[in-house]
Amino acid sequence: MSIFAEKIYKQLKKIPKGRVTTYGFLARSVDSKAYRAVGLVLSKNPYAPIVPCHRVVRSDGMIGGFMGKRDGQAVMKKKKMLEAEGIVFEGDSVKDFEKVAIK
DNA sequence: AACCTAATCACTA
DNA sequence: TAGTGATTAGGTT
Repeated sequence: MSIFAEKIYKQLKKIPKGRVTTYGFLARSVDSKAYRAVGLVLSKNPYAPIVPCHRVVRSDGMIGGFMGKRDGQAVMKKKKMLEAEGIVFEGDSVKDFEKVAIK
């Protein structure tokens, strides 16, 4: 862990229910262009329940999941969770992404 | 201690 | 519109 990750989590915890953010935003928010690092850190997610890593999506609004390949199951679950929070999905992307996304 | 991998984003042709 | 490069952190060997 590092300050980088801590900031990410801090920012992530600030995300209200029914709202999402992007890896890019988090990365820019803390450092500059550690986009990957954000996802990396989230994947480890030491703050399991407090850090809603499912509220983090790609800059396009797509869920993302894993790079290139889609794990599928985990992503789908996240999708469900998001939907439960009021976020509407359109396929693998967030509907009204620009409205719910914090950027 | 070093190397390899990984949830992305942005820029250029 | 498509393709490639850049950058950081974490885990493993």
